[in-house]
Amino acid sequence: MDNVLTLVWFRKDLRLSDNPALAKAANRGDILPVFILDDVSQAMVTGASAWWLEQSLKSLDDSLGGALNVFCGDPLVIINKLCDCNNISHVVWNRCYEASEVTRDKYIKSALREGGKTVETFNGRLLYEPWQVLKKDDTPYKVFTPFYRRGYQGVFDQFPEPLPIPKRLVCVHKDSDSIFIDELGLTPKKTPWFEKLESQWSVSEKSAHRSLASFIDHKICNYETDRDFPSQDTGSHLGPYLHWGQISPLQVVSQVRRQVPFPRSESFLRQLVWREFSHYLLFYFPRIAHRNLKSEYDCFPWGDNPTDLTRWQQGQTGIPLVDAGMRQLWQTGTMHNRVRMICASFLVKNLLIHWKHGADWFMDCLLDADVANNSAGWQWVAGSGADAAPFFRIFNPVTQGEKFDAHGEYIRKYIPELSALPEKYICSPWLAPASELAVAGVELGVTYPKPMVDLKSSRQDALDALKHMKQENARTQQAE
DNA sequence: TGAAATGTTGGGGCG
DNA sequence: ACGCCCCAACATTTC
Repeated sequence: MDNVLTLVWFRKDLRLSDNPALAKAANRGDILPVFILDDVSQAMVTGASAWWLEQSLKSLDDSLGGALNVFCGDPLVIINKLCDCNNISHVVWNRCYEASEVTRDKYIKSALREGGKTVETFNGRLLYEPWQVLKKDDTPYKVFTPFYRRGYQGVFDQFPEPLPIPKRLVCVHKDSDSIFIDELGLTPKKTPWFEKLESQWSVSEKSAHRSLASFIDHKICNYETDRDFPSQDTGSHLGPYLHWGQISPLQVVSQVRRQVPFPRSESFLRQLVWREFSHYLLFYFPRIAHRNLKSEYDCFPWGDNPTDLTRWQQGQTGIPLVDAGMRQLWQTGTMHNRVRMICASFLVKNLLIHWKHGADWFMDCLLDADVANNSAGWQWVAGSGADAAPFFRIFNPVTQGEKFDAHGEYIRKYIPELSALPEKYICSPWLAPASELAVAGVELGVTYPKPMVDLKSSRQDALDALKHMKQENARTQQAE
């Protein structure tokens, strides 16, 4: 067999197994593995996510025997130079789907081809690519359920088997211009925050598979019923691994269907399809990252009160369940899914702050920060998305706490200053008699804030704002 | 993948 | 036994 050197451009597919681009290259001969931090990717890695990326790169570099070439700059210039210096005519990568990535990749692909290179790109990130799932009239789905039925429900056993790690994987010597991963400046300072993350997460392809295995062994069977209770650790923790591609969705599906009889696995796999749907929406409607998908929400009177925003970010709203969620986010780089909805609802509806501010904060703090999932999630809560929750569904964080954190375990864990309160008042300390507060060592406004808004009246304000928005829209429509 | 307001029903206490 | 009221438990409607 000929041995032809191929350049593999790694992006959000930082793994060796089930990596179609890598498999193709390895099949042709030796490989030159490359990671490039460019303007497009840099704009998308902030905060916690940058820390994860740095760990991912180190782990990938290890798996490649230290051969990963790392650069910072313009990918076209760098790839061209690498091709020239190493006499490479073949470049491969796995596709990304965010608008700026698509634009960049299209440009680079055509430029490389004009320069006489062969470029091949693959799907290593989604079960189906966006253009593979369309309605009968060839337009994209905007509603989850029909999307789910069309391509996924009941046919999880029809996806192909994921690719193994290439049997022969030989990297050429490292390019002399390659910099060290640390030099990318992803985590400029060794802060206590990063150290905290380090103690909680192991970032590698192996760890991703360990997480999946443990989830399948212990949690997936009761996922549907348990997943709503934030005090229990019922999640798969696969979010950040999926984002950076330490594991592929195809590998998840394959492993799940091998070990879990179908009806039991449905509710989890459905979540994986929400991830697909988010990527799909972002591909067809790139504006969801920044603007309301439903334009009638453009005149919703959302504000950006910086003081309120800060209190929300810091978990000092005085509403225990919201504060617990926001503190979990800050301390762990993740937040329980139901609590995400509750915290988001509180910001957008009770505080009337634009979802974009919440989305930005989540992008900064979440280890699984992902533009597709994040913007789809926020627009879902805000009511402005494609298949969104109606705006008038306003979560009551007290009721939600009583339903899903009945003993207050989750709240106590993240708000130690309330931990001695009896469960009757843990979700609403402002209703506790002074004597109970005193016994628990709580002084409202001192040891823990008073609620920054009244839940009942702020809810009414939100509904009034919605009414206002509808009137505005009716008026402009009439004017047209 | 809500919550509150409003409507309906039915059991039990009571005169 | 009967009507009446109260109210909890659901059900329906509305935002």
